[in-house]
Amino acid sequence: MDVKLKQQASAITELTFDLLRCCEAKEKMFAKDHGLKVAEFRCLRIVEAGKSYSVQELATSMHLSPSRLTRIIDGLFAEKLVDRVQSIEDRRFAKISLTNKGQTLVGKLKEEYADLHGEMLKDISVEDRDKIYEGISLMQGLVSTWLVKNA
Amino acid sequence: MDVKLKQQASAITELTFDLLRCCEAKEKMFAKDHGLKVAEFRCLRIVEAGKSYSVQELATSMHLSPSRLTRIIDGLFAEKLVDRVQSIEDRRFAKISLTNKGQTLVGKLKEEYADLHGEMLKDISVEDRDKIYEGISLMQGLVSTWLVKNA
DNA sequence: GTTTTTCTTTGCTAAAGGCAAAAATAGTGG
DNA sequence: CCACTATTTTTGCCTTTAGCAAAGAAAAAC
Repeated sequence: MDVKLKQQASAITELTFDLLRCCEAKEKMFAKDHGLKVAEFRCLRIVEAGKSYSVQELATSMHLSPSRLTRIIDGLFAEKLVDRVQSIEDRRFAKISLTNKGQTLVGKLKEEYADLHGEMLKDISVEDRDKIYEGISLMQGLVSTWLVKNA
Repeated sequence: MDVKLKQQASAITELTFDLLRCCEAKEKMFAKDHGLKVAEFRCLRIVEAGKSYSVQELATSMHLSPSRLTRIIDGLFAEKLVDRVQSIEDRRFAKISLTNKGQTLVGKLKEEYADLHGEMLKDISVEDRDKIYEGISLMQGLVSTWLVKNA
């Protein structure tokens, strides 16, 4: 039993837990301020302009079930933010892509969400920002890998 | 406009977003494996053995509404994991504390949740673990402060 | 001693999310 | 070509998560 590992794991567990709560609150506020449901914001956040996605792709990258995605897309479609067309090659597939309205909104969303983080980061040093990047990057990689193995 | 800041903010925004999704999936799996609802796990995770808490305290530290907490506590109470007694000094207050059964469970939960993170962290260097700690710690502080200011 | 304030709970509603079955399409073996 | 299987999405139904507003209950203030 590696004592040092146990200590570090405990500390990181605790911190990650707190960070999660805070970031969820942050996302909720941001989505609400932009008239979106949290799930809609999360979905829009990952679709890139010009690309098209299947329901499954979106479900996988959001860690949600396909049925849940259908509903989220229903909402975005109703607001004319995304298009949903049957794939011609394989008509079982849906091709979800941003409408012009959607592209405009997503552009604004990404810009402003980054600005929000810029606001948080502006008073610390470039080095500390790099430390944040590096730390979170490492952690993200680990959790992501762990999930693939244990899902 | 600080270009470097904008770049860093963008990168951190993206990473944090991904980390969040992964950690949520991780929490959900862990809670399920232990026969708990996610909200219950999150609540148990923050109550310490021997201490007692008001509904408000718990709501605040979980970033949830008091009414939501009442329901979560209802569930934990039904499973005899927490006690709920009226405060004698001020009978408006509830005093929520862990039962013996609750203490045992929480002990096990914290242990195993830390172990899960230990599992993820075991193959990287002590230095990288420190980088994770430092990065997440910095970020958590920033988001937390930002929330207080903007809530 | 009534009014105001504070803390918790209750009723109601919305949002988030999954499972299982259905619908639609594609592929495959005879 | 036809039946059967596999894949993708959707639908119906249910649970979980969450907040708001009003009600209850107790303390504090006037």
